[in-house]
Amino acid sequence: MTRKRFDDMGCSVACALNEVGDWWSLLVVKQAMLGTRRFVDFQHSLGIAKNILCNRLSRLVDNGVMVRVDVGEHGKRYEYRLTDKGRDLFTVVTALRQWSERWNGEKDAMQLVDGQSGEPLAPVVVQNQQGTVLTVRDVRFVDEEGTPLEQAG
Amino acid sequence: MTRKRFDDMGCSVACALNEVGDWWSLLVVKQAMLGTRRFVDFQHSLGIAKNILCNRLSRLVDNGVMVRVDVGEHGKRYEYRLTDKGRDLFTVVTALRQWSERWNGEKDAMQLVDGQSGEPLAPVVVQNQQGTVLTVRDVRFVDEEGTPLEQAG
DNA sequence: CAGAATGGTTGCATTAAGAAACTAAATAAG
DNA sequence: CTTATTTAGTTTCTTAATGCAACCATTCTG
Repeated sequence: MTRKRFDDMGCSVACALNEVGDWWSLLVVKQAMLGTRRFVDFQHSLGIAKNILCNRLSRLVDNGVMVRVDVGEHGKRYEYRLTDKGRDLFTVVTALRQWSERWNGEKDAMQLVDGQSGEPLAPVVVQNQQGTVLTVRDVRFVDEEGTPLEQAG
Repeated sequence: MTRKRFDDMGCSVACALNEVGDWWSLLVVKQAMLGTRRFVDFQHSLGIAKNILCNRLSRLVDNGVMVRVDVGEHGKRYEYRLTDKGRDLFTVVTALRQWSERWNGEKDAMQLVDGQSGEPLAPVVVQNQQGTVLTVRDVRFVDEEGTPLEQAG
């Protein structure tokens, strides 16, 4: 009676959620994007229990989202760093952050700005090849032959 | 010893995950974007237990992501539909889908295309106001006064 | 009226999460 | 060299979440 597996549902979204779909994983990734690298720093900044953090970091490493680097420095022996795959979650985390700010208000003292200009970022959007912004009503879901499925509501 | 609450951490991402950060919620939303509206259809297409589906739908309705509509038709009495807030998760779901396809390969028989042209969508990206694509290394995290925090790795 | 479909609820077993205590290795202080 | 401290865990115990199956009340279908 183990938890349902999402990686064999024939769905990319389910497959993604199988890796980072729990309560903590994306928060760990977000914190890593803020620059956090060490175990204790994740623990204190997130307020996560040590055994859970341990488990989440192991899973993220197993899934190639983070790497565990041995640094023989001071009392800190390991660092957890994002891989390219992990850094590529920036879009997901940013979309999630903006969604929350739009619908739940600004709960965050922190703001994300362009490193060059210092200006706020543009909203993350779905676009077609020409750069036109698309909503869920503007897209079709088709199978490999191009046959359309039912439409969104 | 209840589950940690994420809505009072002073973090927008945590706040978002408090609403849709469990294993099932985003999959229900994704399925709704595919056109699924009825309880049994969610149940069969996702392979989710009825009590869990019941709980997730209630939570999504409570959080304003979906609405429960009474339709006195055939044996189907209710429909669950996305609200504007729910439809706005399209960006998140699409980013997650594309991330999974990039790093885990195409596990999905289904494809997302522009409803007009039938072409595949552009990758979801983070941009600045001018439309320049930004990675996590190109942004800064600042507090309300504009003071920068540590940088990402 | 009988049976099926819909949208649930309840009970039980298993797994995950959270808090606190404990451990082991490396470092720092004295 | 010895002791304390920091780091990165593991273990134990309690509570919450998940999954399965059975059950239930309406509403349709035959």
